Amino acid sequence: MSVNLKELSESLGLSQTTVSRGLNNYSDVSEATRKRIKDAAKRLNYRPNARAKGLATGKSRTIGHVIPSNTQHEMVNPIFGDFIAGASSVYARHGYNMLVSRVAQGSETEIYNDLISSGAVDGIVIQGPTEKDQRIEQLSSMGTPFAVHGRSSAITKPYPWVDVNNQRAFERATQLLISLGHRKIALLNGLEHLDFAVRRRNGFLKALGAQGIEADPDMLFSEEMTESYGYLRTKELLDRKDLPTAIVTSSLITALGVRRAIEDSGRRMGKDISVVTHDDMLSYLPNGGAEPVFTATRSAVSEAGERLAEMLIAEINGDEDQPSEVLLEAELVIGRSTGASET
Amino acid sequence: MSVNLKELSESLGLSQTTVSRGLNNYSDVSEATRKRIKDAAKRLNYRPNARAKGLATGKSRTIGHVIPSNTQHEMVNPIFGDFIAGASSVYARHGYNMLVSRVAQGSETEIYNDLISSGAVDGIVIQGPTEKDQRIEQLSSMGTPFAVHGRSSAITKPYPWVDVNNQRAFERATQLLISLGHRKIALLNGLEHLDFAVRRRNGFLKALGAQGIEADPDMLFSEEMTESYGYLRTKELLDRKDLPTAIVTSSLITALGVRRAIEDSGRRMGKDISVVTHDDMLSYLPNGGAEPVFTATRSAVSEAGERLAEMLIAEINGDEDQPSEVLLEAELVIGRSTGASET
DNA sequence: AGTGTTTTCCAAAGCGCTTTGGATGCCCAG
DNA sequence: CTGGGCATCCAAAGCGCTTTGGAAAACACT
Repeated sequence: MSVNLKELSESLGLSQTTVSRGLNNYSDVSEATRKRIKDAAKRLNYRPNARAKGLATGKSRTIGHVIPSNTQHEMVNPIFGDFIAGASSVYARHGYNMLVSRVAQGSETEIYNDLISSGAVDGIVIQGPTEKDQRIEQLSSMGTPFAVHGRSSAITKPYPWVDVNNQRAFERATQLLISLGHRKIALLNGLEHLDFAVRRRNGFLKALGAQGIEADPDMLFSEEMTESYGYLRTKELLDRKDLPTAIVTSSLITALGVRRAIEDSGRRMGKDISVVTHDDMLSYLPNGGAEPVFTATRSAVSEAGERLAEMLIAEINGDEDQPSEVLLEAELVIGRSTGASET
Repeated sequence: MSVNLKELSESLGLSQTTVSRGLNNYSDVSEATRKRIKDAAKRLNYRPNARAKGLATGKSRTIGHVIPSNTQHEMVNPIFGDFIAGASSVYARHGYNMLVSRVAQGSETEIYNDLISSGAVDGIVIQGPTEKDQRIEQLSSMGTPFAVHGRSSAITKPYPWVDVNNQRAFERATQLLISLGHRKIALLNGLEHLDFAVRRRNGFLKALGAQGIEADPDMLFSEEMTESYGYLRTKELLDRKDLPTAIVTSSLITALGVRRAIEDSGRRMGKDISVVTHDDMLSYLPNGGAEPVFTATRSAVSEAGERLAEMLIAEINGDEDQPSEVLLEAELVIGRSTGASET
């Protein structure tokens, strides 16, 4: 089926050394024999054994991802798939593999230690950092290459990350609503132990504060970003005597629930109630076209995955001149879900 | 930071052999020294090098998944995350890792060959099989352990799989609509080069045929299961003079689009137009409660992931008595999206 | 012809584990 | 006292690759 180096070299009448160096493009093997070697390798379907290669080189050419799973609801973040897909295509291009683990919340320390000490991975991607994420400090101190999708506000030492400018995005989104005359604006945020949610909230509050508008604490929510979250909270909001005229939400999935509740109540989104959502540009939830359904702060999570992968690989290879902090700006696209406040 | 076997054995004054056998619970090391060994291993943070271990044993304790990605739209199947999460928790329990690759459609052969010949994985999971999926034949002939999420109708030789009874599910869904008086029923199916979509369609047509109802070919669609697919097709359907009174759709995400179009048109879902959808029970799209929003054929994709992982691991370990074919039945749950036909 | 350089190749060691095939010591039956 | 059986340990080989440190041949220049 497939041969190993020994067999390959024997069939060529060459030493394993020469064959190995030939395949790895060392200069001390002549072009003629290199060609012979590569031809034979292809013909005999030679695939170097990854484990043996790894043992010899000390590298695994594998990046570890740990699935951020909220054990409370067994939730899988819907952005996971697109993020992974983005990262994965970069890995493939560079000849890296991706190792995915899932672990109960709390025993993360254990698994990072495992993955690294056992040499299973050359680097690690951290997703869903909290405000003061211990994993970042842990990996820093271990000296392992890693990169974070998002940031951890309370950590001052520099570390490599790729993030969306969440604060600015939500500030702009809120500014837009204010400029349309909205004053009572609700926020359906993600879980605020996660750093990105805190930043979004800060942006939201900053925009309100700048106009001297006081945020109503009863209109600020922080939950897992499901569709039903959007629905239930909106439904409840709309039942109030003092209801909001606009809603800002953290995910398109939640926004779908918001929309559902608005229409259930007989109101029209974009007329009676305005909605701005963040849009991660998930492949199965397109919100595009000339006039998107939702006005949104838009930033592709797959791009974040790509950038992060590039960054981490550069770090592993010791490329010093690569940037180690990337802040992506979300664009604010106007759709049909926003309109002037009628009050 | 962490020691290797040699250092560990030296610090104990024992041979590597004994330490290794002690850690792996061989009977030829006394209980007393076994305890000494394990204590020391913990104290010194010994982590066996995965690559070296793999080289010696010939196993990698890793399962390969290949992301099913439609390069046409760079689509990532939304069920991917939950499926992976289900499988991953089983892997963790058995000490396996999961290797995820993404590859351009067409070069799958290449990557399977690579993953297996290089010894990177002990087994492989195939997702999104087509009607006659070459990958199944390829892996069968290579003698590598593998399991399929779904089935490939045109392949007659037995192979291990976990699937939902898609035909039966859609047959029952359609029967329900018929029994409610619906006769003009549209089907928004997934891409029909995928086997599951074919089965769903067959179930749909079978139910209609059993009642002597002729399916209108203009009401059968087959596309990538996005939200906008549901929206656009439904919108178009509702603009017809001869519009359907019910819609069956393949994904909750698509169903959200269907709902949006129905309400955009001023109609009410469950009253003017009935909808039944398949529900993979994605964690971020709950459709539950006492009275779910959507009437649905429900089957958790995360469970499929778990079952598949169990099956594959059993296969790798040579457990002959494990079932190698699992057919999950979807339950039909009644929600608020269906009602009697008014015509 | 002799010396120094290049070019091209290779034997052997080593990566960190497991496993084979004993070796050693001890106990008990004959 | 002797030999067999058992429990416990270990030296060394091997997994399939890379890399070190030459060696041999070819070539260039005095």
